[in-house]
Order: sequence, then C-alpha cells, then structure tokens
Amino acid sequence: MINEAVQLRVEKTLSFVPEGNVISYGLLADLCGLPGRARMMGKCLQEIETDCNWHRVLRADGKIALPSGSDKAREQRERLIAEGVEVKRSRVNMKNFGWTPDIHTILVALEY
DNA sequence: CACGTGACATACC
DNA sequence: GGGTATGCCACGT
Repeated sequence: MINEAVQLRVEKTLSFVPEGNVISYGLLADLCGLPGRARMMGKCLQEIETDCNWHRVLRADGKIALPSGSDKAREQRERLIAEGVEVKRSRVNMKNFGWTPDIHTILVALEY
C-alpha cells in the first residue's frame, strides 16, 4: 500500500460522507490534509477495504473515474443508484449533491 | 536522472 | 460542449 497513515485518513474522511451524497477526489485529498494530491486518492481507493464509502468518490466534473464498462464502474454506479443518486451516462450532477463538509468536525476527529 | 503513466484538477481556447 | 496544456505526486522503466 502507499502509506498506512494516508489510507487511514482516507477511510476516516470517507466515513463522514453521508449516504446518498458524493465527494470529489480533490476535496477528499484536501480533507485528508493532502491538497493537490487527488491522484493519490485513487491509488488508496484501490487498496482500501471494500466496505468503505469508496463509491461516493467521483471526479470533479461528476463523472465516474473508473473505465466505463468495467465491472468496478458498474458496481459504483449500482451502489450510487441504490442510495438514490441519479447517474446519467456515468455521471452525476455535482450541483445537486453539494456536500458542505463540516471541516472543523473532521479536523477534530482526525486530530490534525 | 529523464520520461511515461495514472480511479485527478484547473484554466483556457 | 470537447480538446489541449499545465500542475500535481508516487512509481515504474
């Protein structure tokens, strides 16, 4: 894995994303204390436990980052739809799910 | 050391 | 809207 501490941060941060909502790689990186390292998030998600909220992570433009047609992409789409998230052509309208994270709460919880 | 690549982001055309 | 260009960072070649 990339980094034990980072993985833990990612998992914890994801636990703050409510069901039926989504988050971008960039914002996730920011909340993990790793601004500008959105690409690293993808690496982590590949090695993180399957029972975390990995399916709520989308690209900034709302598209599912996984290769369209892949099993993983289908699974992510199904999971999102199951939560009530509308997915059109492998993409969601980020404006409808503007998750306004409580930064302070997260920072305290993660003890930054 | 120099590139190329990637579950990315932003700016610009 | 799509396409290109940069910036970004970890990894492999």
